[in-house]
Amino acid sequence: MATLTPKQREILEREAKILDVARPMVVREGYHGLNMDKIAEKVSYSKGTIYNHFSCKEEIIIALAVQNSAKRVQLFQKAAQFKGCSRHRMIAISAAAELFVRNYPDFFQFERILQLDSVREKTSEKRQSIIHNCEMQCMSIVAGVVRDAVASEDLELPKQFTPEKLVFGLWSLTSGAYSIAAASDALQQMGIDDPFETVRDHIAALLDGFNWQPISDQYDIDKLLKRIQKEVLNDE
Amino acid sequence: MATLTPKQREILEREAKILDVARPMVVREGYHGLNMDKIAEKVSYSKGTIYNHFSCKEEIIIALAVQNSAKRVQLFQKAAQFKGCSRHRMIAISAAAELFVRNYPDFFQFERILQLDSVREKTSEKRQSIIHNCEMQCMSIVAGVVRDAVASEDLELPKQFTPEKLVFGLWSLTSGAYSIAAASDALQQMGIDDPFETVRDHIAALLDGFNWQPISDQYDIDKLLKRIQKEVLNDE
DNA sequence: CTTCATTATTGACGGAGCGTCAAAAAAATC
DNA sequence: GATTTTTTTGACGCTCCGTCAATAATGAAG
Repeated sequence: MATLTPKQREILEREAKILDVARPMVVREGYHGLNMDKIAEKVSYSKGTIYNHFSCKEEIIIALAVQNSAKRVQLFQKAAQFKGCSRHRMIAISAAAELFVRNYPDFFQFERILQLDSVREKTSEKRQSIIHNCEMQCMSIVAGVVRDAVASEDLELPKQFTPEKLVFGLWSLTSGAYSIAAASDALQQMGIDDPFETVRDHIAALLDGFNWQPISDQYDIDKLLKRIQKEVLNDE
Repeated sequence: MATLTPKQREILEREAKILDVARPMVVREGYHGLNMDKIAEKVSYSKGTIYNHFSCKEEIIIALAVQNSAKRVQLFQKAAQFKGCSRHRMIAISAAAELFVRNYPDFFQFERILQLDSVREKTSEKRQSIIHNCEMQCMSIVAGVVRDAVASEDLELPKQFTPEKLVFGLWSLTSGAYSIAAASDALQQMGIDDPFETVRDHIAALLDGFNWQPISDQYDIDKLLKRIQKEVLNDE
């Protein structure tokens, strides 16, 4: 169980190689650019062998998404360990989310493709649940910080308003913004040259709206972000 | 120019018929479920005739989106005419946006498909710009209300923060939320049974965060929404 | 080392579905 | 009624997915 036979090694390496070849195809040419015959040609194995690894084209796309999905959890976990008050930890997680979008833009392209029912339908439950679990882990890290904030009385949520609802709002805001930013042309036209900065401002406003202490004018956001960068996200 | 020949009438009617047949195919079976041969069979015209109307499959999808895109502008325009303070007009527009999502969920499915570069690439500039213009009109209606708010001193934006940036935030929040809600399964799991209500709460929080007067605890949201419903959105 | 069984690889093939285009039909013009 | 123009048709070519019988490689046993 411990070590692998040469054959097993070869299979693992080949799987990685297939994905390495497929990734730029999808990134550069989108869903229709991913071509099973071309992959087979590029990795110098037959099409049948590719199908031994992935049951269909769509399965390759979700496998590419899986490759990145754990990274976000890892970044969120590190960010949540930031030493500071609850709000500052929340900011740290936002910074992690921004970093993830900047460093792994491919992931969101894969996700957009997988949003189509007719694509996702063809993918395996197994990989679907890996991605789903990563997402849920991220959400629950954020929810944890929100609960800490409530516990420490930095934040008082309205009646009936659960921490999960706040997470949903933050998640919507950021994912919506990054999705619009990717489509892009509209933003230029509106004079928004740094969407990331604007998202940060909106997160601050949203948290202020819930009166999550300390309010945004009570700390120096630039200094805070530098500290976050240095203390929990330095090696990215 | 004024009236149409019988032939021209027939062509227009046929175009509508094609879209009528295509719509449920896309809605029910997604991008892959749209099949040119099936359409031809269902409308009882040959495939070649379909291609006289639409240069490709993707063009049909964008035409379906175009069918709905003007409706949102219309709803936004009506909502912006709500008699009240700037913040209440903003709420009216949010209500219009919510109504649009509820009544025209298809539109967002088409939009998700068209977000894929490999799909949008194949569509005509003409239809792309129709949709783009509608979106821009909506944005500028919202921006107008924001500017009114600034002019009437209900709202003071931070330095460097343009009305367009606020629009971007609201747009991100709502489109992100509705997109997540459509994917759905995650929300149930988080105990969010009414995403629309949660979005409303977040919009309120965001506007509060910018200190847009009157703050949310200074008015009765339920009464306000009823008035909006009655006065500008009644016939929907 | 040889034989046999098991597993892995191959690529020709079937089939689905998009988009085309030469021929046929219909409409318009003279 | 003849001729030109426009419209319609559906068989066809093409691309690309996914399969599977045949072949090759690997491993086990004698």
